[in-house]
Amino acid sequence: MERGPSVSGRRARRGPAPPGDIEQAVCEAAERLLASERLADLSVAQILREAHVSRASFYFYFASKSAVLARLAERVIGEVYAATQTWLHRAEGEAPRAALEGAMRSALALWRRHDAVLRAIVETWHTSPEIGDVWERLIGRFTQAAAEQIERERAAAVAPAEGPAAHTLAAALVWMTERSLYVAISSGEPDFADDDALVGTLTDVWWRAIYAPPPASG
Amino acid sequence: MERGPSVSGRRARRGPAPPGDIEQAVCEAAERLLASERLADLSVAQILREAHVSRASFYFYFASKSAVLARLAERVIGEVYAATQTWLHRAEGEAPRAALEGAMRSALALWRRHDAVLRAIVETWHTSPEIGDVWERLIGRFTQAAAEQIERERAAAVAPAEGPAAHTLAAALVWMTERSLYVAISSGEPDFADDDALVGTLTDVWWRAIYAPPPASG
DNA sequence: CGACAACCATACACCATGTCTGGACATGTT
DNA sequence: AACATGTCCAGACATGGTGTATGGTTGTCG
Repeated sequence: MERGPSVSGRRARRGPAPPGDIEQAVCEAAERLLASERLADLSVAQILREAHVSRASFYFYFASKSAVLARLAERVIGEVYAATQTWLHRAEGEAPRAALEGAMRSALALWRRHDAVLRAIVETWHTSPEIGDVWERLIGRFTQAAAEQIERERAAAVAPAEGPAAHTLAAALVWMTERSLYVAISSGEPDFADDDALVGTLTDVWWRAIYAPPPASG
Repeated sequence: MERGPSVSGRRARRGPAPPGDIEQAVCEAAERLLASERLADLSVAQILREAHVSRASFYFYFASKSAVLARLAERVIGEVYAATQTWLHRAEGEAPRAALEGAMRSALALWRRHDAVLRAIVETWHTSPEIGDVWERLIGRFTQAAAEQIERERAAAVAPAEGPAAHTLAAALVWMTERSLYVAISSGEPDFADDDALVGTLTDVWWRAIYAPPPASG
């Protein structure tokens, strides 16, 4: 609070060198660098050099390196939030499996598009409450959306009513998806080398976990 | 390589203060500290103080802070490896679900017992190849064991033959379990507050993913 | 006793973080 | 034009952590 330019009125006048915003330049530089380097291996000096911004200016707008990631995260989150709106809401005549597959495929595409930022978040959210909050809210949002969808399907008797609590089940599935995408895209896990195999497997697990009648034995 | 005391003959004579091994003291101190602090927030100096070991001695035996975790990890891994032997090998007359539930419950207990070390590994394996290797080998081991079990069950027609490749399916399920245990025990995820709900949910997902006949629609 | 091995205390060079100072340059006002 | 103000830069600085190097101390063994 109380840092940065006055909230209203933005900033009218500025120095000679950069025509754009400092914040913008820093964010873009950081995202560029994150594509090839981990946040932990990244120094503030590197960002400064890449963004052509002075140390003083940087610390005027950002409290620390992880504040940059937090800002970066919020921008991505906006787009991802939009995705949760329609994520699991299957259309009237759509087959459950097709809806799930679409969701998984779009999640994969989303992760690939924002790989740098998402990777950095996943690798560091446990170190800073600032980033941790962002990530947990996002995961919570997906979980909530999934839980509601599960309950809808159960209420409509499209999915069997037996099974674990919808919210807990949703959480496990969401975390599975998060981890699998991270491991497949951001880390180099060979088990998930093939996009179709990854999407197909995730879809299948979601599908069976939600829609399968419990197998025979107890 | 080429560091530490001569491999054979161990160390016969030693200084005055610590009666035990330096390595041992460091490992124990580190594990103690990891119970209440993240590895990243831990300084070498703190470990030194806790272990009553000098800086020079520390760097004689360990290349860095993460080398300590690697050593700590290897010790835990030994015990965990043993667990994979019988992990999913269900006994003759045992119900599949009971076998899975036993596996999940023992995994939970194992994680809880070694929470400090496992948490540190999960939070840092992406930063150091040393630790990354350990973790990926371990996850790979669980995945392999699960894949073999899935294939056994499919061959015996206890599980339906349809579905994703056994190894990919196993990987997704193992990562789900890893992440859920981490989040439930090491982080403070409220969704998994209840042990029984966690075990029950994980068991159910594994169970349906492996044994459920595919639901009706395509 | 003297060589040697394990250990300690300490000091050091290095690097990264976050703070602080002084000055440059634009704008808005008088 | 002169001046105050706001935004920015360059660079110095204090702090704290890492990993290395040095010299000294204490024990064991020949």
